[in-house]
Amino acid sequence: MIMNNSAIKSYRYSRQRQRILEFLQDDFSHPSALELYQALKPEMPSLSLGNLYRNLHILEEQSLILKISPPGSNEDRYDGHVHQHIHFRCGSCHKIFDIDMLPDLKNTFHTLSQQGFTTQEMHISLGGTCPNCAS
Amino acid sequence: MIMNNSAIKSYRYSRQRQRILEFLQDDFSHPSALELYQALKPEMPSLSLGNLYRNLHILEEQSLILKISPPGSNEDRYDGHVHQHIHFRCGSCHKIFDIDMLPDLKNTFHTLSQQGFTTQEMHISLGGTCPNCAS
DNA sequence: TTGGCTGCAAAATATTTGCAGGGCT
DNA sequence: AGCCCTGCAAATATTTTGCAGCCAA
Repeated sequence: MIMNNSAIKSYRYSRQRQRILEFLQDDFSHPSALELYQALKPEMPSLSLGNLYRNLHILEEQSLILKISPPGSNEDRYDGHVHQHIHFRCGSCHKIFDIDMLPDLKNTFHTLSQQGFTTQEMHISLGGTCPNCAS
Repeated sequence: MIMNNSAIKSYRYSRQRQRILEFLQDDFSHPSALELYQALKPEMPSLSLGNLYRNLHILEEQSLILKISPPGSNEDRYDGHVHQHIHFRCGSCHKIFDIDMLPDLKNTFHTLSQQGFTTQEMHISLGGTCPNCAS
C-alpha cells in the first residue's frame, strides 16, 4: 500500500491542548517550552513537559501555532499568532517584538514565485536594538 | 572595575579554525556541526566535536560565519557567506538554497528604522517547494 | 470499546565545559 | 614564558519516546 508522506491523523478534543493554544493566543512573549510549562503548571499541576512538547507539535502541525528560532535564542519558541508577521529581537533587552508584514515583502515573494520557488512558510527574524533600548 | 558587557577577547591564529572557515566559504550545503565534523575529520583526524563548536562560536562572534536555524531543521547550521541573502528550504528535497537579497527588502529596513528599530542582523528563511521538485 | 491523551521516567540529541597538555606569538 | 588552542570525557540542555492507565467519541 502506497502511503502519502503526509499521514492523515485524527485528533480528539483535549482540554490541555486547548488551554495551551489559548494561552499562546493571548500571549505576546514568545515563550520557550519550559517557560510555557512554568506558566501553565500552577493552573495545571499535573502537566508534564513531555506531553507539552507533544501538544505543541500537534498544534504546529495544524498550523494553529508557529515554532520560531530567533537568532541568539537557544531553544525553540512558540507563537500563537499565525498571521504573517516579522520578529524583531532586541539584543539589549532580549524582548521579541511582533512587526506587521510589510507590503514590500509581498513583492519579494512574487519575484521568487516567478523563479519557480513556491513559498509556503516564511520566517523572518531581525536582530538589533529596539526603540526603548536606543533611548 | 567596570566591564563592558562585550568582553574584548584576543585570538591567536589556529590552523584548525582557519580551515573550518575556508571550508564554509567554499561550501554551499549549510552543514550542521556534525556534518562539518564528518566532512573535516578525514583530513584532520584529531578534530574533536567540542572544539569544533568552540571554533564555530568564535567565527560567529567575529561575523565571519553565520549560524542559521531554518524552520524544519532541528540543529543549527552554519553558513560561510555573510553577505545579505535569504535561505529557502525545500520541504521535499530538504536542500537549502541561497537567494540574493532583493531590493524590496531595503525599503522594509528603511521603514523599520523610521520606527526606531535599528537592524543589525537579518535572518530570513522561507519554506516551500523548489523549482526542481515542482517539476 | 477503540484509539487518542496523559504523566512519568528513561532515552536520544545537541551543545557546553573542566582539565591537562600542546602550540602560537 | 604566557596564554590561547586542542582533545577527551563528563556535564548540560533540549526534545523525543515507551509504557501503563485515563478519557473522549
